Amino acid sequence: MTIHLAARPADTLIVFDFETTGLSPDMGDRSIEIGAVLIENGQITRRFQQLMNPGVRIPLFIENLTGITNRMASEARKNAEVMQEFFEFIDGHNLVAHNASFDERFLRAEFKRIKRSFNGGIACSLLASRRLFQQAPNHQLVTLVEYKNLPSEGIYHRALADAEITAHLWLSLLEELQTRHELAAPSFAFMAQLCKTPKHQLPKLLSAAAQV
DNA sequence: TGCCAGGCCCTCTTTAGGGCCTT
Repeated sequence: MTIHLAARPADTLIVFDFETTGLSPDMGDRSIEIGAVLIENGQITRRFQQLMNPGVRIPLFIENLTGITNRMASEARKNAEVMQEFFEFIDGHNLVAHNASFDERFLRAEFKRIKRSFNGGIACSLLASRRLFQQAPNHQLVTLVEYKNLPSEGIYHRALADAEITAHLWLSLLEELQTRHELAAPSFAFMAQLCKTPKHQLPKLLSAAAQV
């Protein structure tokens, strides 16, 4: 698989999270909230959060899960307008999400509707956590907050809150590589490679990187 | 109203099945 990396500093990226009406854009599900943070030099320097009005009904299960009601969505701006703003917020940066394959499907589906496309790299904090935090009870975001004592307001299933937690998780993963595996400032390209490296090949990847 | 997907990853595997994750 070819990874197309955006022309940005390796330590500068955007962590994002969608709240949606369900699990599959191919089945008609839509985004109802986008949250994102920009990480620069190990710090969150910008934040983005917007509710969206997708024009479809939000299931009761999702209302209860997220606290985002049909009334809230109906009073929000249309998806197209918000997603155009988010496209501009991304501004060519590489992206990170927890279980990124899920958020990437919604990102591409929403961008396709406004005739935009994302050509940067997307890395996954879930896949990286499974490799670097193998002793964690599981790799749900809520579990990893407790396992790694990550900063959290105790809010879950809201886009900005989950994006901020994922950002702290990502920084924790980078710290793990730097302290335990003695890698100097792992690049985004290295993290993307780590995400797709089979577990049994991890020691080889890490030892090779440590010698660079 | 109720339901839906898909990629990863392990194993009792690879001509497969099922749990984990995301909403």
